[in-house]
Amino acid sequence: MRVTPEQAACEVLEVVPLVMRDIRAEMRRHRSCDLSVPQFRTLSFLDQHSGASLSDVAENIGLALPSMSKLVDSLVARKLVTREMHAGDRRRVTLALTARGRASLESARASTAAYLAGRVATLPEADRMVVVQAMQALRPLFGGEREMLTYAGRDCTR
Amino acid sequence: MRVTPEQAACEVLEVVPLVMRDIRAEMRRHRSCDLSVPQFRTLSFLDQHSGASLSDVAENIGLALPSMSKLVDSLVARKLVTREMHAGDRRRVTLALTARGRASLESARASTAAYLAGRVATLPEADRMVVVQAMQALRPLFGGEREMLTYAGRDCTR
DNA sequence: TATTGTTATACTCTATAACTATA
DNA sequence: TATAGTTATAGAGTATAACAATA
Repeated sequence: MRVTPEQAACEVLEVVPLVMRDIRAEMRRHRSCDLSVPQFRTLSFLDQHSGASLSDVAENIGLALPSMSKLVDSLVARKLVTREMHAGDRRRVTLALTARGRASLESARASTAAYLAGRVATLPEADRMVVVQAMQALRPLFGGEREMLTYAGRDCTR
Repeated sequence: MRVTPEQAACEVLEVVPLVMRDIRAEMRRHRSCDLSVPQFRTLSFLDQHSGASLSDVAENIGLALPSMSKLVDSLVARKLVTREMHAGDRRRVTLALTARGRASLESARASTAAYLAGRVATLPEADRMVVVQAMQALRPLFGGEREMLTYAGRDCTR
């Protein structure tokens, strides 16, 4: 069977939003940690890149600067992230997780992954294998290079 | 190689948001058709289920009724969708695409798919195959069944 | 002047609660 | 009373434009 790029694109365009909505709904359901997907991704990035600037985070999460500024505002207000002046370049901002931020991140990561794992567990192992391969193939195409640095070698099960 | 559900879940949790953000950004870039992802999915659903009620659409897109009501408002205001009283049960609403809605949908579908296809085209064909298989495996896990249950045996085109 | 970030403003997305109209 | 939708309200996500501070 031959698969054209167009066919693959259509499949992705149909299925990815479905999965995404499910992930969001599950995160919302978990009022305890109460993180949106962009918030989660921001914490996750800061976990790997402690001390990053606002621009760094915005670039890697894929938000415009003002959007990221607001998002960080809310994380700072909730004491999940610290925002300090950069020593040396006072235009810059230095962002890092608080202990509480790290705990929220871990909690959200664990519960969302567990939820997804529950879904995925109903698949035969061959299909799970295919899913993993597909994700690894797609990652570098969609901003993954930026995050490849970020996530290479991470143990998700921790 | 053995793939646990947890590993697969972690991959999905990392990669799907990346792909999603890219899809959204591309749709936003196309000011011509100017459809958000939920708007696009709503039009797409109505294309396949002309005459559906608000509840049908909300259930299948995964929105609460008021959210869908507002979303449909905007589509009606833009003359992409018609909203009429259901003959027989006047509480119900009957939704359908206008010619213009169908055109917008096709335009958005084509340009987004073309964009994605461009990305995916850089993959070797074996990887594209894997992507398609993965999407087909994931679809029924994430809301894909709902459509089947809801609409099985019902003639929505009437 | 260029860079970093914030404020102002304006959408869309999304939920819950309260309401209306119909059955 | 139960169902289908809408309105009211609120908060998050997101963008662009205008601004301030620093380099």
